[in-house]
Amino acid sequence: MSVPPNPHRRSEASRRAILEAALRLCIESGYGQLTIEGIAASAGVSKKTIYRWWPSKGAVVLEALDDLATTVVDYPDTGDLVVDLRTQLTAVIALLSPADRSAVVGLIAEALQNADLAHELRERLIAPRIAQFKERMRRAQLEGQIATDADLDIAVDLLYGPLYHRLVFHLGMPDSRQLGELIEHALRALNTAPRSGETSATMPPAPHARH
Amino acid sequence: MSVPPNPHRRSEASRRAILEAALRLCIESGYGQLTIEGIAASAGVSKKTIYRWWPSKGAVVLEALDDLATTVVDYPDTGDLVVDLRTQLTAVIALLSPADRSAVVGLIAEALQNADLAHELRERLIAPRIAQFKERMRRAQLEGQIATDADLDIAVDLLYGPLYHRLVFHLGMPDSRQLGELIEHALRALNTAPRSGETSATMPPAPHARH
Amino acid sequence: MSVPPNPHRRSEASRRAILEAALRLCIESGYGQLTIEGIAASAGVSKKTIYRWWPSKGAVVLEALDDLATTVVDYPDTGDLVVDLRTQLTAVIALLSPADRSAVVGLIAEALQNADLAHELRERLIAPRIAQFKERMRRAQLEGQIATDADLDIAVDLLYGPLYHRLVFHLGMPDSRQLGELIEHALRALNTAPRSGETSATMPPAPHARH
Amino acid sequence: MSVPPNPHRRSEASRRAILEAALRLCIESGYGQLTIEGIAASAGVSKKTIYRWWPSKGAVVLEALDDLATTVVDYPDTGDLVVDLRTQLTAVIALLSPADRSAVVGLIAEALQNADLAHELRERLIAPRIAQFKERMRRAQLEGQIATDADLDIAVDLLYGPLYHRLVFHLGMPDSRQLGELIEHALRALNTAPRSGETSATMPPAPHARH
DNA sequence: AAGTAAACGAGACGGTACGTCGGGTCTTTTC
DNA sequence: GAAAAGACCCGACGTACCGTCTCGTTTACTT
Repeated sequence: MSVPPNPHRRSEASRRAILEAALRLCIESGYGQLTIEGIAASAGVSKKTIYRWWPSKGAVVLEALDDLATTVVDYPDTGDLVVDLRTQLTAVIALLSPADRSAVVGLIAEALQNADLAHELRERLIAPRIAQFKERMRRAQLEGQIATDADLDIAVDLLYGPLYHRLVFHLGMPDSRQLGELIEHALRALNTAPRSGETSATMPPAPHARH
Repeated sequence: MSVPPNPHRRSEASRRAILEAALRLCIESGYGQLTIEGIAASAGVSKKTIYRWWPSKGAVVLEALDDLATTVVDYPDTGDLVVDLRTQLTAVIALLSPADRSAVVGLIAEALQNADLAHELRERLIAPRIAQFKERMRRAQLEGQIATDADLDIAVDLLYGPLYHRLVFHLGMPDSRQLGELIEHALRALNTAPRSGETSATMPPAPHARH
Repeated sequence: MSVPPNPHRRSEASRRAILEAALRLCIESGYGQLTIEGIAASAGVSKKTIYRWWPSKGAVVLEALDDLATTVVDYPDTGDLVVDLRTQLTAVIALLSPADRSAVVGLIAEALQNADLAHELRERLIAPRIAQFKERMRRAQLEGQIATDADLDIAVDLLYGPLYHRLVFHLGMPDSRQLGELIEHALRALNTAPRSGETSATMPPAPHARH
Repeated sequence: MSVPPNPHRRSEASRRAILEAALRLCIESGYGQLTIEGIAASAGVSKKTIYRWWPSKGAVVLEALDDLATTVVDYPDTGDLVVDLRTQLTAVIALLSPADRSAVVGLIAEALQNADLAHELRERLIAPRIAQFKERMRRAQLEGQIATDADLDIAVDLLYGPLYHRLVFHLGMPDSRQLGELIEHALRALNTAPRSGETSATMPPAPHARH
């Protein structure tokens, strides 16, 4: 239907102004107060220009975050996996706090109701980071820090899942001690997994509990 | 200034009509399309009546879900913990699917941006279910199915966390096999936890060193 | 349909409180800001009680004014017609000023759009005063101050009309000098009218104007 | 704060549709039933567009009437003043009848409670017509039909005043005979006025003393 | 004096319209 | 030909009063 505009003629200045305004307003007043009108006014840009290049305010914020993130370094690798996980999880927690000012949380909220945005969010921001995480875990496997056959998808679930459960229900982000225990539990679960083939559909032996 | 209305005079018929209309519309068109005007029209009720008793459309949906849930039974207890967890987690997954039609997901999205609603959501819907879950787990401890000193808060994190991480980033809900592995890993992590006092800040025993 | 309430059981205290509140609010904030809800709240009375006895807020204000007016004396009669007219017209002007605070002006505004109220207004407030005016004029005729065959309906038009023309278009109420000239012109018109029978459809001789 | 909109960009089509809808609805159902929402719906226009250009529904109707009136001709001048006055007064009466359907009456009612609207009404609709009337009277003075020193402000009072007194109290508009007598009385009052300097503060000459 | 029917205060209710906000589209003008 | 400026239609917002309608609670007339 609508012919996509020619990207060659795009004004880089406008693009930057829009992304910066979006982030600034988001931090100042929270994602919920963010409006296309507000971004346009604050960036000295016409609403049309925003609509020409982005499908929604979520897409603008996503791109703004993506721009920030491209400059971000790789997953930390000090050689000590526990330390690196703790560093990285702490960084994620920082991005999600405080919930009512965090651009990422706003994006998550909108993505929950907007499948297109969710797709973009996953592909551009999340998937690359999950890949980095798995790479780091694979290095840990090579170095014998975790089992070579540990299921890395489950590692993602166990390590990152708790943050989002706590986020969506405002259960409070884990403090340092809780974070340590989470990491410990997750790694132990990965390391004590039965060898492939011997999957027990029911229960692993409870090593200590009986009598 | 604004006096809270007198609950004795409240019309139960209107209350019911509103909650039913809210749920119906939510299922029909998705939480994102839900409006106070739409609920009022569909319930044959004036907007004022909704605003008189609820602070936001999220609060209406929350109460509607709460009403549904009060009739809901306890946490399943067949005696087999793994079976019960699987049953319960499957039920939760059903409540969250499909994401763009689920009232719960809509509520979560709004709660992410609305602290008051988040508070209500946690206290009225989530906390009671977490308590039920912990009770079930405690019974399992008494019956020797899991370690008596297993940390039940971490159990919540490990078992429920993954669902919400997958939900918010549209990573796909776990299928039956994945669910089994998640439960297995979580329980193993809880059962292999070091005895209190012997917390190792660094690493669980290497998997191969187990026997 | 609706049975009219029994006036014997009517609460005089409520009636008074309502009328006083109506007048007070009208003076404080203007007729335009007046609401049934406001009157009820201010009078410490239920809305139902107002609706039981009056059909509209205009009717309330009308009765309030009527109550005031019953205590008012007759048309002035000092023996000097011009003085009395000036006194009376000045009083009317006072009742209509300032336009945005005057209860009478508010009533007039509402009556313009509400035929029932207009009828009540005319019958209860205006007609009696017109009758008093005509009585006074008839006495003046008997005393030879104005022509015995002067048309008193036209006297009403000429003396009171100008006030309302000026009122509705905010042309400014006549000051003392203008008032004197208006009275003079009106009386002269009445006194110089051709005797009955000699009505000239066109023009009276212009006594002075020619050359 | 609120920047006035740029008139150059204004949509003439919307303006016309709004004014026409306003007049149409006013005639169909009366000014009292007129609402901004109704005008917007009937004109196929957004409420915002109305609020952007007019401060109140009265202002819309006023402009609609003004638009009509700009095409209206001058005060009639057949050479016979009495005929012309009768023609003009009859036209005014037509504009004010029936009171509950007349846009002008609705406007008057609102202007009584809204000083801004009253100001606009006077300046844009009434003052020009009063000026035209005075011009016609001045021509009559030049032609010797009325006294050269007749007070034209008082002429306005005597000729137009009665209509509005009768209007606001629903006393009934003058019929043809009454109209003739009013005109006759008014002209006689103007023509018999004492010469400047000989103002009698008290009484006009008694009628019988005339010749 | 007790019984009872009404008018009463309180205020919730279904409505209608208010005036505002932001979304997304469109046109006009400028660079 | 992209961009700024911003008017436009649209739909929902949350509020204010409307006039109606229960609720208990006085109040004042029966009996």
